[in-house]
Amino acid sequence: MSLHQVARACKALHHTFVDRSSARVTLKDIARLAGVHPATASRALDPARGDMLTPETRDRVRRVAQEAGYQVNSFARSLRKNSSGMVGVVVADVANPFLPPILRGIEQIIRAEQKLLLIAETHDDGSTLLEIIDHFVARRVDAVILSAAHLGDEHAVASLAEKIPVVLAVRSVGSARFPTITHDDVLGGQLAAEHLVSLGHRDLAQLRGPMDVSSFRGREQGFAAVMSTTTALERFVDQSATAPTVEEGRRLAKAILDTPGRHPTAFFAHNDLMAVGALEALRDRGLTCPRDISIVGYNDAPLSNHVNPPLTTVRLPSLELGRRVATLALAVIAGSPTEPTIEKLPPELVIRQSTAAPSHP
Amino acid sequence: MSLHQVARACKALHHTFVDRSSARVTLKDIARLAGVHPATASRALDPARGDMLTPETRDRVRRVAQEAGYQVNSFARSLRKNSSGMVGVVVADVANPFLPPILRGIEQIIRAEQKLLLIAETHDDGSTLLEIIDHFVARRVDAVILSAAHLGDEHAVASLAEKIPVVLAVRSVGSARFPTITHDDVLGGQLAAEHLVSLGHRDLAQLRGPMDVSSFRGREQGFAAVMSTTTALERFVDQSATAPTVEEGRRLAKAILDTPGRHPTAFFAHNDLMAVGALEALRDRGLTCPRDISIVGYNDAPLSNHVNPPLTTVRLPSLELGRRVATLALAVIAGSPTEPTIEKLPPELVIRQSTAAPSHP
DNA sequence: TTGAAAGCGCTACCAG
DNA sequence: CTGGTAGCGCTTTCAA
Repeated sequence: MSLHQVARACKALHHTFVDRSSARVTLKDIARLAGVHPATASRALDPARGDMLTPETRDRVRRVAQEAGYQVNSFARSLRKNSSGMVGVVVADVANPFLPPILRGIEQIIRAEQKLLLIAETHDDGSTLLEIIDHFVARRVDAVILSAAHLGDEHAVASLAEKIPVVLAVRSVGSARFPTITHDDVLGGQLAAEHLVSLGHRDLAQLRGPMDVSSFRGREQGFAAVMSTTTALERFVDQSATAPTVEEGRRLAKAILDTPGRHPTAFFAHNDLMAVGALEALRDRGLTCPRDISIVGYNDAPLSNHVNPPLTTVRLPSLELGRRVATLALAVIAGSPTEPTIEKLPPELVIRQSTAAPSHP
Repeated sequence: MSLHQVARACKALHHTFVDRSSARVTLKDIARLAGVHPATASRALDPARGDMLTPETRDRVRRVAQEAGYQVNSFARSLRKNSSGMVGVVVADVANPFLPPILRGIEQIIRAEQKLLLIAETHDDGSTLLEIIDHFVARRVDAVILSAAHLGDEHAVASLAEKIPVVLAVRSVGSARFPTITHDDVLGGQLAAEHLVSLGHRDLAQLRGPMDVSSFRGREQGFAAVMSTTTALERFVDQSATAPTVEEGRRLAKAILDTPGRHPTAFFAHNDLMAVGALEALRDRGLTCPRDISIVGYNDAPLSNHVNPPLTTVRLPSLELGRRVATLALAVIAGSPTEPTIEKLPPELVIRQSTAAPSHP
């Protein structure tokens, strides 16, 4: 096979090769085609200022632009207006099943405003967060929705907030210095505790998520608050999960079950994945849920009603949270007076089959 | 309370109010501070061209920039370079549990290149796809990774590909006109069928996902291909799911179970959520899995090993797919010869407890 | 109502 | 190796 033939074969293979170097249609082109000045064309194409023109001119320009397939060059526009039309969202972990409804809520609102979403993931790593913030600042996003804050991040957030409007979602930084919308995790923890106590449990333990995250901290406190007002006893557990995963839930539960003496009759896992891990730990020891130990999860994750047994859990209004936080972000962008307050959305207890009265009271 | 007092109260409330209007440091500022021409400063700050300068000048500029907290204005840079440094990802549905590993894989590669990810969701709606494409084109993303294609979208993709490099992920458009990386769904369907047949099943049915999506179509064909080479019989089912959800799986399974006569002894659900729906349908009729009916799922979704019974399923190398597809996108951006081929990643059968030999052979 | 001109901040090119 | 110059495509004064 000659070189020539090879070349031909290659070319045939690449029959979809396209030349993308063709210059695109610019505003000037449209102006020329419509016989007006670029400035006029610009006005005609801006819905907000289209009525400064003769309807006639305006429509002509628009028609021409339409036919020519004109699209603004967003770089030029952004450079001029110094605003990108993008909203940055920072999450800890896309794989966390409680995120999608939040993202969807945010997206619904943001897209309705013709803005675009820039999503980045920190993996709960502080230096990654800093990097992402840098990127967002460099790209001049109109606002940042931050749902990956840790309790120590106040300083980083403050320095970001100097440059870009910031709204905190899901997790607060502790103080109420920034506009924040979270779930009411203290209430969530209370709900879980009250449910278990009213079932008759007197010896309970928490499987705690990372304690440097406000949402887990809130759950812990709500739960503990109820404990302290009843005759029930919360087991002292000195560990908490490094990440809210199945593995960590299993590890924590195992540690408790390995402790000599009677084990608690109920667990409050700080999320459903950890609850599932606890379920595994029980099974490993031949224990049954809820007969031997009751378990309450958190989040009402997608398949939590299909695990064995279906999980009693705390359901969060995440879609609503996403919508509100996006709306708030838009308000902040628009420069409306932003009171730096924390708004808390109430969760709801969903009782299924992983909780029951203790069998050895 | 006087107006004045109100104003003061308000001000106190807004103590975190910040003035973000302060002009930012520009390249010109840095140049002046370092006593060089802006063009020189530009070179000094570009790692690729930094060695055109005296190390001395370069370092001085860099130090000044560092101290002044200089950040390039990405609009200006993009306008000049006509490239945004962003990669757009189009997905059907962020909530789909098989997506996170793919997104993570993509992100790993893309972030290593200092590019940013723009993520948008179609909800499997054609006009939304068009809108998103428009946005991406307007924003001049460097490339688009499209994992939400339908079998009819060839035209839309082609017109996008004229303007921006496109890489197809997960779902092909049918033909191999574009560089594409998918899972090998035909093989996946085969694996499921062979497993069931070797267990002794002779009367099987598929719970099909949307048939205008290549990945479901592939599963169907792989499964059917095995059926036709054995004595096993595939039930004719004229419906397929409108979306691969628990509800649709339940509906489809119910329709089959409602058909008079003996029911099949095994289902192949086109994904795990549908398999869980089928599980519900069985339970509704007092049937047990796998005793009465075996079920194979698809995807190995997060909690599928924790449902009751744990699901036999097909596991996909999604992280790897994400990484490859991102690498491919980068190659296409770099203008490397892109053979428009389909690459298929092999899945793996995971046998758990939702499948067993039929009890009434 | 429309046109002219300026400039957003950066980089590519050409001279020196 | 460095400086000057021009211009990316758009919007926004200001004048007419």
